[in-house]
Amino acid sequence: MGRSPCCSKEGLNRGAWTALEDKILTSYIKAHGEGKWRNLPKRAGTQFPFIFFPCFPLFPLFLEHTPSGLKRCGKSCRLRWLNYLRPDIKRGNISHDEEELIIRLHNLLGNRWSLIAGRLPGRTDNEIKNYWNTNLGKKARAQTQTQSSSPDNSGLKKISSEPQTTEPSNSQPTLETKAIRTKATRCTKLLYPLLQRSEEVEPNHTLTPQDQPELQDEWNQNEVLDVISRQKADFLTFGSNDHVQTSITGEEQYCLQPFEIEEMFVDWTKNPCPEEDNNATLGLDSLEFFLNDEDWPSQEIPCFTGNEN
DNA sequence: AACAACCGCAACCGCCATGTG
DNA sequence: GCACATGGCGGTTGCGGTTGT
Repeated sequence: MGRSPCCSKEGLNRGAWTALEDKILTSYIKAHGEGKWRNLPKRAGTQFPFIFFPCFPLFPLFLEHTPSGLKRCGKSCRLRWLNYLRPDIKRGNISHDEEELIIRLHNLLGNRWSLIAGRLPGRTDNEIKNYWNTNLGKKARAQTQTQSSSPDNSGLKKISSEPQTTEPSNSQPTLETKAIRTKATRCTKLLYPLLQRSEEVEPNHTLTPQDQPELQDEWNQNEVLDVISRQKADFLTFGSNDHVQTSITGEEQYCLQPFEIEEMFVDWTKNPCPEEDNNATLGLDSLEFFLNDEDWPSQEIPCFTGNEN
């Protein structure tokens, strides 16, 4: 038995929204708040005349689009509100800084547009997705092509699961380059966020949630990813519970930020090998593409699996 | 001027995760 | 534990505007 559709499509308007529909939806949400999208169209339409025409509530009946209920699917209403009508939305004119941040976050997160949008106030996931598809995606592809044709190609996109057959061309350490894979869980859950000011805590002191329970919710996943994407963190530390801690020193704050990770690459030419107990401290320069599925080799490779159950 | 090709973006669709009874 | 409702997300579509021929 299949799922029932989100709503019946019969008799509903489709395509571009009219100004009147926008008004109905906006005024309803301003009066009643967001949510309950499924029932919103019916309720919004029936209240419309009293909102806009308190002295002559039957006037809208003479309009071309008689609002006997907002004739839109609830999902469509939600999308229209979130992507277009919300008052705090910025539209167009994506700045150079925003563009750079999008590129960095996309390297880090892949096509997780809502996560990326969460780091750009006033921008919607749809706008960023469109912007990427029409502008940045082309740039990124062109850049990748020029990089792949360049002999000086450093970075994890080069990491190969094939055995290395050539000798290192210089006197760099000859640790074998390999990728590691943590136990794969989606990177959507924060284990126990902690935040400390530098004057309040010794650097490298490992905090526990019990140390400062009132600060547990101060940071969220997006902020952690932002810190990493801007390379503000000094290093990451593998813990023994399938999470990574970022430590940020310098500037005015120091924090430990454990969070779950999905999977990552590590270039071991730039890092010490993990201890047997699966603890390792990693330089950020080796983690540029972690969480990016596209860079994950298709072939089976030696994996570091974090904490096995 | 007319048409085709291209482009940007709003909107739609289907799937998945989560909440609820 | 199950079924269903709902919200959220990312991929895709198609319309309307712009540019090229």
